[in-house]
Amino acid sequence: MSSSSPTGQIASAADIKQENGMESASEGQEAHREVAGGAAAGLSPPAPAPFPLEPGDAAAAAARVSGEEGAVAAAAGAAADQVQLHSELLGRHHHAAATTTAQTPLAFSPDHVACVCEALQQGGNLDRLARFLWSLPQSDLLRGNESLLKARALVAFHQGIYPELYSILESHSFESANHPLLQQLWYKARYTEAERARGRPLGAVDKYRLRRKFPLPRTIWDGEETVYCFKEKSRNALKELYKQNRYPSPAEKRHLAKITGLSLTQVSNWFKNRRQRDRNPSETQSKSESDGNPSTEDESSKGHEDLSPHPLSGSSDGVTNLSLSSHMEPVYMQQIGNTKILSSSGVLLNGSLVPASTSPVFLNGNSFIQGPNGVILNGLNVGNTQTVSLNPPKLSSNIVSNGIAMTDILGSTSQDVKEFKVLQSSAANSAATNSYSPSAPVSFPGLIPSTEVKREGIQTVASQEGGSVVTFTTPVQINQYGIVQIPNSGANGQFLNGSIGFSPLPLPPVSVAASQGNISVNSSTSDGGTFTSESATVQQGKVFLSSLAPSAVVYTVPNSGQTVGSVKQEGLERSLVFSQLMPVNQNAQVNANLSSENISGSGLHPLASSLVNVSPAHNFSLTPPTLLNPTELNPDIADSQPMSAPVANKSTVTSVSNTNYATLQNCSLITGQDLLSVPMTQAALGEIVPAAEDQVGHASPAGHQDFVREHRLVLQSVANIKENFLQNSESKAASSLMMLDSKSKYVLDSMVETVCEDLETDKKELAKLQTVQLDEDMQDL
DNA sequence: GACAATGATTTATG
DNA sequence: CATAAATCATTGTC
Repeated sequence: MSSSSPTGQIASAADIKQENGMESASEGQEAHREVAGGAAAGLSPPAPAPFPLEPGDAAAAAARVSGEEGAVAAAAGAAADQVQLHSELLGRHHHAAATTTAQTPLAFSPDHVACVCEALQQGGNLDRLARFLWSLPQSDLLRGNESLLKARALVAFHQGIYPELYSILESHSFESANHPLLQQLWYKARYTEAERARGRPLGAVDKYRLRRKFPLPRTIWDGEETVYCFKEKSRNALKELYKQNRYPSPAEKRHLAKITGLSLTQVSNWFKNRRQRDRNPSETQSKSESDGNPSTEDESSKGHEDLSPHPLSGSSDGVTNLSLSSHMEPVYMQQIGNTKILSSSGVLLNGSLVPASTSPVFLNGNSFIQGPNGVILNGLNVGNTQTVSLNPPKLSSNIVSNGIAMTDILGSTSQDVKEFKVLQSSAANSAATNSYSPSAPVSFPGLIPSTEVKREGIQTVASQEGGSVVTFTTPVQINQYGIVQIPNSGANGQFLNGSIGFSPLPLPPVSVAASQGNISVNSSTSDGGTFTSESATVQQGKVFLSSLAPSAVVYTVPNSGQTVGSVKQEGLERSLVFSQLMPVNQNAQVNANLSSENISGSGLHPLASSLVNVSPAHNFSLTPPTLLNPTELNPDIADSQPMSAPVANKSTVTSVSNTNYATLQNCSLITGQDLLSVPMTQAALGEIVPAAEDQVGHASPAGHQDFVREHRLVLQSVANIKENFLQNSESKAASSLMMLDSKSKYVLDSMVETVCEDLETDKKELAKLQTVQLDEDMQDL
């Protein structure tokens, strides 16, 4: 499986101009198609012309940036007004201007220059942009200015000075937000050069070969490998679900789209094609399928009677037994809502297929967080009473949970559902030994395949104050669909106080350490279980925790012992399933031991880090785990917005476990208008913020990046944290995730607000820019 | 350039 | 509107 730079999904040249506009071809398929049509649009390198600097340009542009009426008027006025404008601007931004003017005659601060560049780019006025750039002094201050570099690249492309374009693109590592545009420039320049040299238009194959010949420099490419335009991990995610269900429900498709970063259409097309090609092995596709995809090959050659269209969407409490393959381990599938429980040969970790033998921890399609002494699963802190040690190559045993996911226990060799006992645990007995262990692995052992969760020393599973405990002695696996697999778990389990407990069993006769762990699953109170028929069920000896994804969420009112409600989220995807959509940065993993104060002070500065793990350096006395009612988290949502109500904005998940961690997931999806400042007045779990799925789900490189998005992504760079959970190169996980200790909850709150403010500012600025640009355009006309 | 693999599209059907 | 089937277009390999 070779890799390549994202040669696909490159917007056409015609879109380059549009790139600066407002609309975006968000649909991956459109972008994909544009590859074909891209050349047709052609690039007409504009006639480069020496432009005498118009005195008013800079001022006008700056005025546009400033967006103030007076400034606009001044800019529109005569050159004499420039003096006033300059002084006005300088006075307004004296801090920046002061440093600037001290060294150079630069009239504007680098920020201003950047804004002017952006404004001119947005307006598509490359001639004017060229003049503006030409007028700028050779200032060191502007040397590393990305907006300026981008503008220079655009102008170089515009003027057909391709060597300079290449030089610019290769000399500076651009933000991912700028990648799509710059990638187009790169390719289009190559096309144009080749066309000129060849003297005839290029065909699609010619362009493709040029793309391969001139791969994108890493400065404008995140390095994420794609094959046939899809990232491998996305394809793995598709395959994984396909193995389970060839006919995913719309909700599942949306979920998958989010996970993979593909559009819903792409997901549907993929399943469509996959089914078709499975049906018609004669088309030579089955061969490759068998050859190249061992994880799914079996299905292709086996009968699919059992997989005939039987959409599971919306089905409730449906139990389906699937026998996908005579060779395969029988698959037992249970679906409640849209959550399926089954035993499969592999699990999916953040979109990456992981062999079952490694038993990775998978959190409902999303990131998995593991702290030094516990596991956070979709906002739930798990396993505070256990010590987690990392032994990568060994037999794995992973703690799995889905925040509110449903759990099923399966035998590894049969569909037999193991017997469990539902017991009532006494709150008094639930004296958890929650010693926070700072010395525990901080490098997210659970995020690594083949990790081992070892129980060390702690024999008694105790939850604090009614906290639920899941004890298991055998590997537990879970995938993104809320599947919990406990192979070889052939023994009794206990249902403790609304939670699940599996009594310790003789460890498998494996030399590996016992995979026994405790999962403090829920924060039920002493009242007992908090499961409802929808959120959790105990059926036929099977224990189901609450269903999580993608349709239902259960909130538990602390100390009430009752489930507040299961919330259907059909159509909204406001589940606790969140996926990383757009890898923004490298796969670096940063573990920072910071105090809350540090976090607060720095405002989560580790922009380049993929993951920020803030672990407290002290012990915590755990308070009872608590799941917050949406009302408690955000009365507005709970009161005025039924969870099922369509809300068009972005999803932000803030999960705060009461115990030690607060997790803020998908920070990249935070926007100014939609950002929810979560009052962390108490430990909370799984806050859900309305999501605008369509806007966040498309990370296609060809996705149109308009100015708005650009700004947004700049902000995302602060919060969009990508996590590489898997250490092997093949399984890369991308996730936006943060971990904070409980003390950071307020920090988190303030941080969110800060981001919100920034975004608000950004939006205002953008609005100004757009407004002024409009005026400018009108004036030009 | 041939050919296979794969994603996307079109058309027909229920 | 979802699906199947046929088909097209691009991507990837040789």
